[in-house]
Amino acid sequence: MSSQQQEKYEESELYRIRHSAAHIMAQAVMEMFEPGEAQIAIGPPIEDGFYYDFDLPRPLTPEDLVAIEKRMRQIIAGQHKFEKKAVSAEEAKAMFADQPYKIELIEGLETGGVDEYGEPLDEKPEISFYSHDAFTDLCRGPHVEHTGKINPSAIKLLHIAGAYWRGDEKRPMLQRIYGTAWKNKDELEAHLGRLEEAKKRDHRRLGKELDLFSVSPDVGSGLILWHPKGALVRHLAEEFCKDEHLANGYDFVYSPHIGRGQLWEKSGHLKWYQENMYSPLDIEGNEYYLKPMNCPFHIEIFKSRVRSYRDLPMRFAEWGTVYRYERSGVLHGLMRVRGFTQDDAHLFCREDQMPEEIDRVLDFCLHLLRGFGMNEFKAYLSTRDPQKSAGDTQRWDDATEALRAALDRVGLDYEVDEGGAAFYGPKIDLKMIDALGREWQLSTIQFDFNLPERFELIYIGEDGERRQPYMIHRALLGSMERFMGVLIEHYGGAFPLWLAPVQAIVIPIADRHIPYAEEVAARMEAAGLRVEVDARGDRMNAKIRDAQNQKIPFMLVVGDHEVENNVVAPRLRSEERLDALRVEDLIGRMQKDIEDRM
RNA sequence: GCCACUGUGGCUCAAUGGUAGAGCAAUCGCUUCGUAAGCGAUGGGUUAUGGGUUCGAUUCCCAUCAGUGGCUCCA
Repeated sequence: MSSQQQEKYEESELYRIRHSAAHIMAQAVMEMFEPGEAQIAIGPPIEDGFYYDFDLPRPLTPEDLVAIEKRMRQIIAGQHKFEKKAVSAEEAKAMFADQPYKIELIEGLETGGVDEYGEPLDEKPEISFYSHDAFTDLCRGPHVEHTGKINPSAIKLLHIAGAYWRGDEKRPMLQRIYGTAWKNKDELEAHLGRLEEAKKRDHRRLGKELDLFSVSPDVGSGLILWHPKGALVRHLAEEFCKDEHLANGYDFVYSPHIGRGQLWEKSGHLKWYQENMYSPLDIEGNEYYLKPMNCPFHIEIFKSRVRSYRDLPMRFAEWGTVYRYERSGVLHGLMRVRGFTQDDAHLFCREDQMPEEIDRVLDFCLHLLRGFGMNEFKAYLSTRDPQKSAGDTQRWDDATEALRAALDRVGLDYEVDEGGAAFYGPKIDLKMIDALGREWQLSTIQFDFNLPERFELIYIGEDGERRQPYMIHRALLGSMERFMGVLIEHYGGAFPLWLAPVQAIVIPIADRHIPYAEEVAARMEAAGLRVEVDARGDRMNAKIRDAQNQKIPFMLVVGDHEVENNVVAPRLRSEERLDALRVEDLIGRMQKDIEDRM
């Protein structure tokens, strides 16, 4: 890796280009309105581009975007110098007297010790302006030397979105324009090409094209219908995981979809989580709630008899389907839904078992994800917030230490979210990146110091004393819905052989080859493979095209030559063509790949 | 939930203030073909839903529902 690539983004030329492009865009937008009509908020560079937030007298339209972009190019052509000027807070406020958002930012810098994003600053920063042409912004820089340093054919405004001032939903909704800027036209086009490619991997699109799942407005938003092929992939994924759970010391349990109000009262969900729960059902005068989590049920199983220290650790696992109210605007394909199935488990263990239990579960988690070819995830450790934490501080510290040690031992890079834990315990989260670059949390391993207290969980120790077990809540794939969404995008719909809903399709060249094709398929099916025959009257070329688009791993062409020699001519979806093979040899090869989960 | 945009046959999309058209898919027929689309015919839409404006709405307006991009949220 060259030093160029290791350069910090904040210090790079691209960063200055994008930051400057944001200022130029702000100038273009301000010029569209009378003085005093439009307010500017903040406009930083971001990954691959920049944005700027405005408070404007009317909504922007896509046509405005075109006009703004055009004006930006004119400003660029003017080669206006970016000039910095350090000022006092008083001067700054006088300068931005008609810009309330800027005044708030200046006051934050001056007194509150927070930067433009509301992040705390160590020391009082210098207040400075950057000016170019007729536009001046409160800004710490850096910028390019002059506007002409920006390549006018390497910028593009992408879309308009709403954004709350300072990210606070109680404050005004501003209009944000997102743009992208690069060093030259080729880089811009490469970036736009990557966005196009990413769209092709979008699980919502592939879900339709490969006939995996759908949602129906009549069923409801955020409620997934799994079609046969999608259900098969999910089944295979679950089967693998369930077998691994059994092999790794888990016991499966089942619990119902609803539970009485008093259960959720006791667990605290009605107090802390009610806004995510659906209204209760009335059953003979009793209130029942759809479960948003499985924990209380697993706890009841633990509590169903007296547990001895000899019984621990206990690991109750369940593919538990939960329902949570999510605000309509956050729903997203399979990634964010209202009904989903967690690969949930609750671990109950003794104090002396706890560190090993954490090691085991993290290893197991990585084992499962890697079983699906996933090796790149972001890990987060969330620690105690002293302001809001339930349970014993010593236990918190021990638990956090165990999590940290486990992460260090497996050598995962992780980010520590100080004080980011929920009130009931520290946790590790693993997140994956989707096709569009968004992060989605899959795995979570979290301690719970609250529920054991509320449900008075105990086991009898070696000394005959009643002790409280450690309780660890964990979901490794997270939810099957989200996991499938990530999995589809990870493979771009081209599932490995062991997961492919159709593993091979036999393509007869002419109708007279159909009986042989059927025979080949039957022999393969007898060996446990998932095979179809394309007996349509279309030409072979059309059948191959369809099979390619369906991303079927093996296409087996059979014509006169194959019938005569009792072989098949395999084509892989990589477009590689194999030499003609006897069916038995092909079966052997495929079975080996399946066993190796290729 | 908030801001903006979108909603036309299964899919992708076109068109218009005078009740809609293409390609793919489907069905049928012809073709029987050697590694990414053979040819032809046929059927299929009360233009998301409910109101309003208008002589007339799918087109304009409002509401609702759903989706998309963001923001907020995300035990």
